[in-house]
Amino acid sequence: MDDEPEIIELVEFNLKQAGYAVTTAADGAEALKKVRAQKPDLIVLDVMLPEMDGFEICKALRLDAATAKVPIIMLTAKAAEIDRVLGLELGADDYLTKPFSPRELLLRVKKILSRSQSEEKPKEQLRFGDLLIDLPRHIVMWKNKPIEMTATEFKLLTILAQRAGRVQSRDQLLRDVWEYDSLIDTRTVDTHMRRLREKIGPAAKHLDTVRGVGYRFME
Amino acid sequence: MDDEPEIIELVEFNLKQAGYAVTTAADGAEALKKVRAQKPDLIVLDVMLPEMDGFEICKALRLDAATAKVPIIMLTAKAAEIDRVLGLELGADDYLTKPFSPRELLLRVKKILSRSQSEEKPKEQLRFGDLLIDLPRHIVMWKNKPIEMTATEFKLLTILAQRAGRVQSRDQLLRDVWEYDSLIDTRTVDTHMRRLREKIGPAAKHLDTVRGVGYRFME
DNA sequence: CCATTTTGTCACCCAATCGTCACACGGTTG
DNA sequence: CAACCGTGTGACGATTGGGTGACAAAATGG
Repeated sequence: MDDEPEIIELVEFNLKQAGYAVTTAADGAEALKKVRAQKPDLIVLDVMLPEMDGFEICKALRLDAATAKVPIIMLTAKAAEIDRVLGLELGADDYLTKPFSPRELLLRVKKILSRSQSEEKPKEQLRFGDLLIDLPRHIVMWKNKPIEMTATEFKLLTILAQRAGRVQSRDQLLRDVWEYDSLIDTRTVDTHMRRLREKIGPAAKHLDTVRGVGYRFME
Repeated sequence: MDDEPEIIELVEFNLKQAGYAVTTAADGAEALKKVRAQKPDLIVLDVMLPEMDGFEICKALRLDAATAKVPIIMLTAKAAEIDRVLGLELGADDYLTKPFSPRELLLRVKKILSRSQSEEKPKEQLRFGDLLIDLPRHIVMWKNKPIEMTATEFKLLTILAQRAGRVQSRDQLLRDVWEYDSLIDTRTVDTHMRRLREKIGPAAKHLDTVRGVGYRFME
């Protein structure tokens, strides 16, 4: 969101080139509305805007619990503003002074995004309806009843469940479950899938075979 | 403590705003002195300092028993230094790369402090049915009858019981019970598990073997 | 210094688990 | 419809992982 069309376009073009989904807004009111509606991963905000300026918007975003945690990169003209921008009052996450290079913009964006992503820890439990997979306990439950299975079966199920919805080829499964560039026959995967299906009984409905491609865990 | 007045002020201002009591130091020697005198809950330490650099200070703090356990957040300019900072050699608790936003700083501070506070003092007694493990007395009881066991067995049992439910691999157990990156054969764990099981008799039902993974204490 | 306890390693054994194969089955293709 | 391909299935031999007993080194304690 920005008041100068050129800058807005510059930012939009470069971020899209880099593979990010971008939405733009022409003024503060529109920006606030769109942020609330779309919950973006990151906001690039120019200080200079018609009506409400960037500072106002920033404050408003921080006050609303729904948007308080969305990272903000401020575009500012004056180095003198930096302290205020990054300070508590505004609480932006980073800033760029104009003029800035696209490379710089991308660097900041990347850094911020990787930062907030790396803070999520991998889940310890996976739940799909009546099926519960507890990784640290190494236990699988169906309707609160434990299901016995071997270490390999457990790992196979875990890998599939962690990538629920996505098909995994036999080769991928061999790499990820068996872990070495396996000398193992891909048909071995079939056998383990069979044993897994037998053991988890009714929960086997989650385990799809995708003919000619591989296997998939469906929620 | 920091060499750039702006950064020092930025950190100080924001932490005070957030309600923390802050003391600053201009160089390494002053920092060390103040830390020893005031025993702070947390240290924010810049790598770039006059005289002694942040790495030196960090090491010095870790070596002194009085300050070894104070959490440290390092401010560093280079991502390349991160490994070293967080690694064994220095043992910082977290880091921030410049430029960072105050919001980010506060997040880290909050996280570290809540960690060390909520780190409820490890329980002095663990009870599972008829089994009682008394840490400070170094005694294990089964139905109020003491069970003799060696130091290693006691520690093994303790570690497993403190993580009841969670599977511990042999390697983990070696690290946590034997404490050094052990030159010890992982099968040694088996032998100690056997001896432990023999001694605690009926309570051995708590000690599960998870084939291909490790051992687990079940409640 | 010696006796005793504790500890780490090893070799052996058995059952659980694994990888492979041959065959069966069902859908697809020509 | 027949040949083919990919997957399910049952069986089997090979491998592995962990329990166990024995033993020697190391630590402890008098």
